[in-house]
Amino acid sequence: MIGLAGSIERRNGVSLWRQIADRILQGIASGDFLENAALPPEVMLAARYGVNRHTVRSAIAALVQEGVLKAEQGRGTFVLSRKRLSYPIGARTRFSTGLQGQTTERHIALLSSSTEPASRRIAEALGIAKGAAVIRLETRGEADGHPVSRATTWFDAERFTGIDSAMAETGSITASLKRFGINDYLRHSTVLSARHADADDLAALDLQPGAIVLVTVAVNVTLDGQPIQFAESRFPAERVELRLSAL
Amino acid sequence: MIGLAGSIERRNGVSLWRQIADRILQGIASGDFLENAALPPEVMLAARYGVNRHTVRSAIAALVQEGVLKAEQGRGTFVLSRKRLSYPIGARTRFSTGLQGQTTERHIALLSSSTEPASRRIAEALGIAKGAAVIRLETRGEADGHPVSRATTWFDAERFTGIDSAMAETGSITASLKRFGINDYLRHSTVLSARHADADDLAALDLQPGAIVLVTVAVNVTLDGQPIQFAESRFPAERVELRLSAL
DNA sequence: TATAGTTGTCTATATCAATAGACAAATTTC
DNA sequence: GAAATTTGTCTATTGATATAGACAACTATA
Repeated sequence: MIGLAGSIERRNGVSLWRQIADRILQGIASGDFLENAALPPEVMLAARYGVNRHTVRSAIAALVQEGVLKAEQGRGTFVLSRKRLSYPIGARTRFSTGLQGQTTERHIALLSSSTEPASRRIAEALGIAKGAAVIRLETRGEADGHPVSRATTWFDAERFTGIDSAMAETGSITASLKRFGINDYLRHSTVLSARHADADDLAALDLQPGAIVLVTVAVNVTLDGQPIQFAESRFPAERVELRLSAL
Repeated sequence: MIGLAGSIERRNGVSLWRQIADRILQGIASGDFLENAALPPEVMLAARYGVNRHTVRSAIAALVQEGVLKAEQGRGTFVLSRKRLSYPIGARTRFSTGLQGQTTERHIALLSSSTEPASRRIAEALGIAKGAAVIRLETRGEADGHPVSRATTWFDAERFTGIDSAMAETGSITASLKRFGINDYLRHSTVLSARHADADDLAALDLQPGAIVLVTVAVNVTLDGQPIQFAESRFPAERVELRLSAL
């Protein structure tokens, strides 16, 4: 975003056209290339990045395919408007309230649910015995019809029997938890990382292969500190940034 | 980390061997492949990922080059131990204190410094006039001799004249700010994103091309709310995770 | 010591990625 | 209408990527 653009690296397993496509995306994100304006001509981009014009064309073709750019013969190549959502993370983060003002419609879609024995990691996070039954929800957050998050969530199956159908009905974790007498809860811990999206995320988030996802692993607790929810969420880095607020 | 592994994607600009190398790295991070133990044999990995054995060998060769794996003819390929640092982010995050217990030695190296006019973004963050002089520091955080962060930091040049030499001497932002009468400060805001490392980050962080960096953009303020520092930090996602604490 | 299992090396072939040059087609500007 | 600018298409060449098969070299173990 800030700072000098690096140069292109060769024979590292990532093709030049993909690297240049990423650079153009960066340029758009950083305001280097303005939305709704023309990109510099292909010949100029080729000179700037030190590659052949055809290589630049491959990069542009990929971005046209992704819906980021639009090329018009004789006129130029234009940046379509697409802004990044700023997703707040804090002690009282809620999916729908956090995106107010940035979107007009948002909800969480339940993709699938299942009951399974708790792994060691999940058991520790939820404070239950390893192997105890937990409910796993696979969900997708959507804002204005576009996917903005993909999460896997675990609940203690004993305490939250039926939370899967509650989620399917309400489209909201907060509303579902209310049915179990939980009117307020806090985010206890969050660990953040990033990686390339796997095939599942690619499909669910409508991403192109090679896309990056931000990953948060969080534990939510009741006001008196009882863990109720363990979740791993994936956010497409090209469409979402995480804004850390009071945790 | 959690969830089913996705399948390999073809002709997306990222070579198969690079994708498989990334998958193996993920497998190590998630505990799928244990440290100090043998990886499954090449033929088995090839079957699992649906590619030729030679392609798996290319991926392994790259990871051997990166120091992640060690191959021994006739015996197998072994995972070398290398754990991810967990870097805390919160209101009082300090580089050295945050990593206590995980490392024995850490400091910040000053790579370069310069004075430049403030861009609009930096001016707004620091509460000064656009174009006013700011000091830019390029630094690298090191723990046990390995680079763990790469940051670009801006200070108001008028108020913090000489902070570059202070940084070079002390190797610490906290200690440098003390010389300007600032004994305590808070992290006011943090915005988080992720992207591929650029050439500069690759070199400074000793990464292989295609690596992912976590990016934080933060503003630090004095106790009475005056902004003093604007910083963009990059963390290698393969070696560092960010643990969000009280902000 | 013989055998099975594993990594290392070699040859061969097909496809993808990148460069190079030339010219066509569409748009804007003079 | 002519010229300049820009994207689109075509041919050709080179090197990297991926697959396939065979066999050598080394290790562990029965």
